[in-house]
Amino acid sequence: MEQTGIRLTVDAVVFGYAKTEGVSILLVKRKYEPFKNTWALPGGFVLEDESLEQAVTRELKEETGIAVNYLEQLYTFGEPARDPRQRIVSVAYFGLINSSMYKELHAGTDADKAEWFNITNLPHMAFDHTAIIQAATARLRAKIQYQPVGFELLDKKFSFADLEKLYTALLGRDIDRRNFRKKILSFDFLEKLPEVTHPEGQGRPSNMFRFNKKRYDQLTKKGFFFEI
Amino acid sequence: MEQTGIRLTVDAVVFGYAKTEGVSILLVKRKYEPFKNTWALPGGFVLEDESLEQAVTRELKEETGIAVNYLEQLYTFGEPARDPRQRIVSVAYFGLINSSMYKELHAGTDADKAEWFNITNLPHMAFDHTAIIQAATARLRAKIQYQPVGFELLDKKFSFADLEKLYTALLGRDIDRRNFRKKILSFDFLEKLPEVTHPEGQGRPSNMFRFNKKRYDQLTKKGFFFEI
DNA sequence: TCAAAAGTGTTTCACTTACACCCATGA
DNA sequence: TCATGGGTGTAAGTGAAACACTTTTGA
Repeated sequence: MEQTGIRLTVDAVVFGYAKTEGVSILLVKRKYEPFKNTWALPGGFVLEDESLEQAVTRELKEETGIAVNYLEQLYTFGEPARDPRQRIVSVAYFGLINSSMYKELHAGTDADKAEWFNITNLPHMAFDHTAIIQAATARLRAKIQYQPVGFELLDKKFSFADLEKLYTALLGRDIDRRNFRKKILSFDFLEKLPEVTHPEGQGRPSNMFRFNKKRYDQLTKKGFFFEI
Repeated sequence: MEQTGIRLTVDAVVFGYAKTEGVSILLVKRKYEPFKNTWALPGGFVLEDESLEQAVTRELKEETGIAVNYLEQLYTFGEPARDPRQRIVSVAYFGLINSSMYKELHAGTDADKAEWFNITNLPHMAFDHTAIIQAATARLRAKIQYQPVGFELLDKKFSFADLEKLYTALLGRDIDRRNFRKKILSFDFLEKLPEVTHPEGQGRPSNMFRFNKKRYDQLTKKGFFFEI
């Protein structure tokens, strides 16, 4: 009936997005055994006086320098053999950061330790982290269809083209531009920014929009249900 | 950086259903401090060589004598202050048992230790178990709309009236009998049992049906998506 | 024969889907 | 003026919702 050696960790699957590079996940290279020098999810042991969320946030900061702007619990992985040395149970979290922070890491100093990997091109990974990432990716794909999480991945100001590309990348299928715009606008939680357009390369400039979270929260309280 | 005293438990929110009594949750009365003699979710410490699922199953058997026929992980609760004595992180599970097993417990011998409580009439509970139950109830309500979990709560053979009552109870709103039947039958995973009807009290006997899980699994593989 | 519960179809409406051309800009 | 990408409306089809009477049994 006794329990002695189970130790508790948290791991974070943080998604980032850039137009040019698509959807990526933040990984760190392990410095210690087991799996020394193998890529792994950022994470670590939970301290005795901090909450699980605090632990994830702290570890992310320590290991990658990044602060997410969305975080939710994903799943707890606890198979006895998932760590070859000792019994470790890990509470996995699911995080999103917006496009501008994504860029910051790329310009950061820890680039040899933490790196972004496109979700279609992940390295071999430590522990059961491949399975954790699969679970997180499935969650993201599901979530984007019924919660406005996409906006967390974009910059504050974005064009419909940006949004459309993101959804195309996440859903893995094409979207009808007209229907998509019609639907999103009908929700009435996007603000069209006045006269702010955005030339880029070539072509007609696009209107910029902003996600109005307050408006969204009001709507959900009234029973509104977002769905792509 | 050290972690010493965090201990890991599992807790189970098991739902049962009976036509007469509605949706209930299985609780046990605690024998020891803290919260001695207070109602709590069945659960306990995870042993070092067992998986989390095994731990829940074992604890349920030990404390209530019951075996669930559906079990999934719900959420991990880990606020530092959730246990007044020590740091305990608990992985909560969500379980369903069918109507016949529900009756068994009522006829069992452990009735003073384990008991069913209607979800609309729960006692004061130990730890943060009220919050865990809230999360589980929300999950059940959501889940029943896009996964055929309702059948786990009913007997193997059931009538459309049973199914309809269950959904009415879970969703908390009335259902149009014709539309409901039309929709469920259109999924084509219910077997109409030959000539088996079921008089009860008064009124026209009803056809009995059975959930064909194999058929359902086939359909989901083909991309079918259940939705009420 | 009456009360109680089960079984059954059709119409309306809303939402989703499909689809092609013009507009604004930089090169 | 051309190439590039942004912006826009309508028609057809599909699925959801609303709705009331008949059937079968026990009392």
